[in-house]
Amino acid sequence: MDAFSAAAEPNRRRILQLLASEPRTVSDIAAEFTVTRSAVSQHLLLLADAGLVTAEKVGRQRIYRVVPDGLRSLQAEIDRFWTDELDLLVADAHAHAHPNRSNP
Amino acid sequence: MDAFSAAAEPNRRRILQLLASEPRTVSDIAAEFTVTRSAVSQHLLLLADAGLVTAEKVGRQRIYRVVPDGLRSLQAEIDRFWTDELDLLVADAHAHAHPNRSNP
DNA sequence: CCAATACGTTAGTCGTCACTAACCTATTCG
DNA sequence: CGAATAGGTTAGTGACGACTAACGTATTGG
Repeated sequence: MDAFSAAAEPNRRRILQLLASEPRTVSDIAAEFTVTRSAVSQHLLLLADAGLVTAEKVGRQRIYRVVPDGLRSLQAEIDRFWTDELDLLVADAHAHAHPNRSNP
Repeated sequence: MDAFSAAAEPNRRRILQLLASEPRTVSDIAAEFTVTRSAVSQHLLLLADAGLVTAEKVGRQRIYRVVPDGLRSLQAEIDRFWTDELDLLVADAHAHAHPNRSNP
C-alpha cells in the first residue's frame, strides 16, 4: 500500500497527527481511541510498512515516531496528485463565490 | 466514504486528474485504463457519491466532470490533516540533507 | 424500425481491511 | 524469582473494495 492510501484511513490520519506533535507509546495512542490497543498496533505496523513511522524500543515500551523522510514522500505523492489543473478548478470554485476573474 | 479516502485509491486519483484536464465520457476514461469500463463506471459513481465529480447526460453519453466545490472540500480535508507539526517534520527532513537551520 | 452504441446495474468472486479476543514474549519491579 | 506491564502475534469475523461478466436500458443512426 502506498503512503497516500495508508495515510488516508481516518484513524491513521489521527495517529500521524498525534505522533507529529510528539513521539508516543502504543498505549498512549490507544488511549485516544475507542478501538483496542491491538487495532492501533496494527495501524502502526501498516504505517511503519509504508515508511511513515518507526519504533524505537525503550525498555518494555516502543516509542513510535514519524519518519520525516517518509512524510516527505507522502507530501510528494500528494503534490504529484494535486496537478495544476486540479488547483485551477479550486480557484474557479473561489471565483464562483467572488466573481472576480484574473482578467475581467 | 469521505473525499480523502475516495481520492486516495490510485485509479481514482488518475481519473480525477484526467477529468481535471477536461470533462470526458466514461468510455474515454476507460480507454486510459486496463480495467473494464464497468470498473471505471463504479469508480465514477463512488467519486460522484463523494461529491467530487458529476455527470451530465448528453444524448447517449454521460460527460463526467470534476465538481470544483467538492474539490475544495477535498483540499480542505487534506489541509486539515496536514498540520503545522507534520509540516515542520518535513522541513526537518530537508534540514537533514542541507544542515542549515533557521538559527545556526 | 432495428441494430449499434453508451452506460448503468447486478451478481458473484477474491482479496484485503479494520477489528476483537486471546495468547505469547520480553522487560521490569517488588 | 514471580507478578505485572508493554506490546507484538494470531485466528477469526464482518464488511467492504475492486473487479469481471452478463444483462438491462436509453438513445441514435442507417
